[in-house]
Amino acid sequence: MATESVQDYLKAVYVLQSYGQEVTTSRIAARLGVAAPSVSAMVKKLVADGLARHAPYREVRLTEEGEAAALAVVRRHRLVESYLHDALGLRWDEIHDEAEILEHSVSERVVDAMDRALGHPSRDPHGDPIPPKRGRHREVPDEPLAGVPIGARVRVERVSDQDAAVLRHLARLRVVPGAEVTVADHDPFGGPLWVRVGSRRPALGAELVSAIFVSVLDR
Amino acid sequence: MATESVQDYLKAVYVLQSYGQEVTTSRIAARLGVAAPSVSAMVKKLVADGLARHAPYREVRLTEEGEAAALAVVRRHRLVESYLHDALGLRWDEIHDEAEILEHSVSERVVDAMDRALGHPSRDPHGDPIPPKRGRHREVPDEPLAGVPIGARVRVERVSDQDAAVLRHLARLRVVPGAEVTVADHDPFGGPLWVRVGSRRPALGAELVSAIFVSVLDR
DNA sequence: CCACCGGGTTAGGCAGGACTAACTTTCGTC
DNA sequence: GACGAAAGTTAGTCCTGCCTAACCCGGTGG
Repeated sequence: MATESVQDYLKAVYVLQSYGQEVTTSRIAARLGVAAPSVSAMVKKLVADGLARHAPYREVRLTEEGEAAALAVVRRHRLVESYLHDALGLRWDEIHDEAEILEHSVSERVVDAMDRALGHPSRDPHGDPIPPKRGRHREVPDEPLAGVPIGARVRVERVSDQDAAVLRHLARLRVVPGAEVTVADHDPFGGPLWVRVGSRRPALGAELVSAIFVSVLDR
Repeated sequence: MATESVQDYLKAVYVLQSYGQEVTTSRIAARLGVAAPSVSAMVKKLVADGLARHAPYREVRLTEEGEAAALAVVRRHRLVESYLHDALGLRWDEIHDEAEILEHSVSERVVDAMDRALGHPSRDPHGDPIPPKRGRHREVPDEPLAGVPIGARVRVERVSDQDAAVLRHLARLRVVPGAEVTVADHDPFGGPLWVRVGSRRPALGAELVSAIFVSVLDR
């Protein structure tokens, strides 16, 4: 099977492209915390192995095979996160980093056992959908909270798991997947977004807002 | 922390020395499936890092620090095995290979959660004792089945987890940790050892016998 | 006491994956 | 349409951990 590094790159490309972003060398580098030339070299390797397509100075795209491999990694990641949270009781801000490592070590046998133990969950604790073992995977239809007009009522669908401190803060504010939130106001010049969650009325800074993806219920 | 490779070598040295064997380059090499010069190089590194002591052409010994690191790996390995078996329902011949990989990936947090979930087990499914998180670790007092005199009644304490096929076979024969077995006879010239287990009277070939460690109840 | 054999070690290489420094392409701006 | 900054790539190193080939100890047998 692919090395851990290859799996990391495939997953990074997949996730970036699923956010609808142009997948560039520098974005991959930023996400993985490596230098840009490392990415150039690895992309060359992915292309040689039939996992990606790439014209120099252009964006990177996965082949069918590359996407399948990436989805397998994503499935392991999200199932492991779910298992650590639901079965082993880890906090939701702890599980991403653990899963980042375990996703490379758990065998299909173990992942399947976790999947069974959890009753085949369809979303992980951050709201990200878990790719099925077989069959087509669909990311959930959602949009950035930042783009929602004032006054709209939304449901939190997903929260980015990239930053543990952000997750801890959002959990305290009860802004978690499934929560219903009303956008009350948006201060100008990079000021906070005011929302209503139950009886609370927290202010969300730009960093928090950009981590939240919602579906609009009512505007 | 130490690399995976370093952990593998530490564990190999620890296990060999706990079997009371002289820990030589070639034995380490055989256990890890690497060439002898790779071991020479790594031993040099372990010595430089204060994890082992070694005079050229002599045996390898762990320092206090090396042994502590080895025990941490062994603890992870045996707890993961226990968890995979008892909580996730994997068969006892499957868990060793899985744990061999996962022992390098599970964090202390995850291991502690598994330990808690299992109620702090003291032995893994093969009968090997699980080193405590703190405090002195003792291997169980046992002896090779091969050395037991005919007529003795013994309890199976541990079964080597190195060979999955051996484990499958022993499980079928009900020769598992905790089982009480009477040594009935031993055919000469490498012939089988005949034992009684409950109402069965299986013959154990040399490869099976060498995997079994027992305590003598009565001779 | 010396030769030999097997195991241990040194030397030299290679692959994977990262880095920095230096060069090239692209693209927006004037 | 030329220029310069930002982004991407190439070139050259390094580190880890493995390998094979060749050399060297050290204990046993004659």
